[in-house]
Amino acid sequence: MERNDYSRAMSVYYPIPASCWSDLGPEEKRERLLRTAGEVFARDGLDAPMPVIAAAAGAGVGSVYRQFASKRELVAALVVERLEETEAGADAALASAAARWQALTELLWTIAERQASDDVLGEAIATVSEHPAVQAADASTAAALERLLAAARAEGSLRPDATTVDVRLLFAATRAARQVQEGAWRRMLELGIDALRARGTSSRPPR
Amino acid sequence: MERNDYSRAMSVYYPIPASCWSDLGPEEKRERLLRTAGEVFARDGLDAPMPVIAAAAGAGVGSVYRQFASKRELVAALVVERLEETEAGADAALASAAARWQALTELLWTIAERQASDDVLGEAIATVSEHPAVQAADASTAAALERLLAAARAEGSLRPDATTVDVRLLFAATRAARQVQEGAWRRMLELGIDALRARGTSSRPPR
DNA sequence: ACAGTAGCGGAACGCTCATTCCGTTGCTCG
DNA sequence: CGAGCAACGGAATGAGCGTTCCGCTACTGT
Repeated sequence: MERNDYSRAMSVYYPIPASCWSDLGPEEKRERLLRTAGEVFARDGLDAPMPVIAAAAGAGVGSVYRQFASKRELVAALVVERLEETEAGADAALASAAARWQALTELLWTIAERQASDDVLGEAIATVSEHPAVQAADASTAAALERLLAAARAEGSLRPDATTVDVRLLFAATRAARQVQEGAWRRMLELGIDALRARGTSSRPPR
Repeated sequence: MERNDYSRAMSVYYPIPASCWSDLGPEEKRERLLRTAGEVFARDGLDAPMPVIAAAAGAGVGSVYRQFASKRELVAALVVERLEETEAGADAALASAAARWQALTELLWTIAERQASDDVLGEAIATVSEHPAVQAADASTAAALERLLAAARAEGSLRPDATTVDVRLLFAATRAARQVQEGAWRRMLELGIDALRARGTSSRPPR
């Protein structure tokens, strides 16, 4: 009966922004948009319509498009932000006093935990992987991870043939685990970390 | 300049069905549709428009809807088919003369290989997981897998706490691996099988 | 106080589907 | 041979969504 406005999607409760959109500075607008978009995407998936995101941020679509040229740009910005957080985490882990292996596993748990509650990277990263800014952030993040891995390898705690690709695989896997069962990402991560730990044997494809 | 027909999507080459659609029996129609849909989905993703699937099968949309009430039903039928193949594979593995562990790993490699080249289950299963027929097939498949796992456990080659959920996780993981890197599913599977092998230690979440 | 303007929000546009509908085709039976 | 019917295929319909556009608001500077 309801006509095609976004009332259904909007009917779910979103904390209404306290301050009026137009009272914000340019940087604040961008940040609010990014944060809100992250929440909406996490809740409704990447398909969430722009008008819903705009409304959740207390703005009109026009205002959103004044900050981001397209939905794709918005998603890319979000992805870059998350990648940078990951990179910062990797740097911090490397700088920490703890054993490399422990710093590494703690980082993995932290990131996976965050992914589990607020996953944008999941579908998003595939959508915008061509985007220059994303590729740059991605490369930079990989480099930071590699430094951490190298340290753990040197320590002898990491499986010698482990690479940053394995870490990405692990994140992809924990993400995918959500489709199998709520909370299964924990088990997945346990198994994955287990597999990354230094040890003698390695399975090979049969034949 | 081309107007909005499906010419772009259809321009990619699809082997044109040799026999005329109307010459087929009802069962053949269904099978052809299922097979074609699988190919198209594998190539273009689950978003492939119904008219494209219809054309690839050498039929009109109307004829497709005469076999499957909706796209959802078509996808569900496809998923059920794949699940049944998996189940058959598990049964065969259990019946084989080989050691349980080897039969299990070979099954895993076989299924993952197939997934890699022709993945429908990936996004599809999430879309139709509510579908009764899918749930039934899914439960049945899980049971068959569990029988195989039990045998491997009894043999002592499987990590004692491994369950069918772990196997699903592994499939979800190899599927997700594709997003990380072409061919990375092999590495993922190696790591996963490694993690499932019987052994003493197990990692725990820190703190 | 007032013309000028930067920024706002959301209606309207154009496009892509899933799904429906119906004129057409070709076979069957009387 | 012709009416009746089952199945066909693809045009037409309806809905959702990204993006654009424009009338309106609320300041700014003179």
